[in-house]
Amino acid sequence: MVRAGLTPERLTRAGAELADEVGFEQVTVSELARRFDVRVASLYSHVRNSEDLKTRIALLALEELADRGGAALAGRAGKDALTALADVYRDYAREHPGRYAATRFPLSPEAAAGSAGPRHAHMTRAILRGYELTEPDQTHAVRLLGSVFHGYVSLELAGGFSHSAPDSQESWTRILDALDSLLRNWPTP
Amino acid sequence: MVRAGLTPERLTRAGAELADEVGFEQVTVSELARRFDVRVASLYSHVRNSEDLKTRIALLALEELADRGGAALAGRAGKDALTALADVYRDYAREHPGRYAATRFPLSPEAAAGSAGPRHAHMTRAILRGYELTEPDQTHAVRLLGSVFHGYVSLELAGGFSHSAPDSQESWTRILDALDSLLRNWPTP
DNA sequence: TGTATCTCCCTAATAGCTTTAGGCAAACGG
DNA sequence: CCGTTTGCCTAAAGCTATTAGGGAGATACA
Repeated sequence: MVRAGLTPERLTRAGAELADEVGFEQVTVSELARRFDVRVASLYSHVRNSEDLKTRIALLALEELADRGGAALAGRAGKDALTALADVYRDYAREHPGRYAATRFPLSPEAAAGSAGPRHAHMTRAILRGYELTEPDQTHAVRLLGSVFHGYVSLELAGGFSHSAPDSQESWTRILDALDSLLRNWPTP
Repeated sequence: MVRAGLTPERLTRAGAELADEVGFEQVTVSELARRFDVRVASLYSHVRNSEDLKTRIALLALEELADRGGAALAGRAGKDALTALADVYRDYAREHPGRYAATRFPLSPEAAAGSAGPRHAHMTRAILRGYELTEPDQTHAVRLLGSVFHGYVSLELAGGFSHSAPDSQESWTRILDALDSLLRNWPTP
């Protein structure tokens, strides 16, 4: 019998593709086995269990997203950097909804430590170098940006902004204008 | 044999409590049957299927949240209204994480039409009456507020802001200050 | 090249959740 | 008081997850 050539990496990549097709929640060890034309039990030599598989997909997505962010940020500053990183998140979520959903998968502390999570926080903070914010306002602003990026993208993905004017791209652009303005005029109590 | 007194309403309420205890994703027809000390099949006379149950929980949560929002908004305007509604969302999510998660459950168009969803949109728009925004900026602002509320709350719930200074309450307050300032000084291109 | 080992995928089995079909007895209406 | 309706039950099939243990291809080494 011909061996299927299963590896954790191949399973993870196929799992990510499956997530984009059917949704991250619907990623199943059984379906993955079906795609490799292999019995379900065979996957358990390469992946600890279903949670382990999902964790690996999440780590993959976080890396991909951080890589895109890093590339987009190179050589940019200020509003240019802000919109570049924001677009990276939004575009990634639209291109890879399952992978994007995977980035919200709750990671164990160990998995989180080895993830690209810190790179994401670092990138958002890097954007703020183009604005004159000092601690603790810088941290507040990091949290605001994270909230807007994630919030907007997830509402848009859920269909919240379709079927109504103005179109989503328009709102996105104007919201980024507004955030830039806010960061340049951050209020002090 | 004593009848258990199952009704769609009781199942929905119990389902909502279950969601808050174990997470919305973990709400299961089986567990619900166990809690009513009844066989699983019995639930299927009162609820069409698992999706129907989750939809009912989502509708319940949306109603509760809209009720709280309406009560909080009564007699308030401007920044006062903004923080009141924002706190309603955040507090509800912290008190009832499972129910809050349920509000993100994708509803069928019919279910969505009969839901409290429109009330939520209406409330956010009502807040903006205290600021001088005209269309389409008002819609952009509605979307921004929705994104921040949902984004912040869901990142906070996922543990994103714990274990690091400044504490989350502090950021929340300052972010609402910043949003108020932004709405009073909304940039025009 | 032959053989021993190791690796990979398999069969088999258990257990939980979902959903449908059909039955019996309690509750209710006249 | 009896017939009908209603509510919960048993039974069964299908899907997913996970573990235990086996056989055969690939590899290493003589």
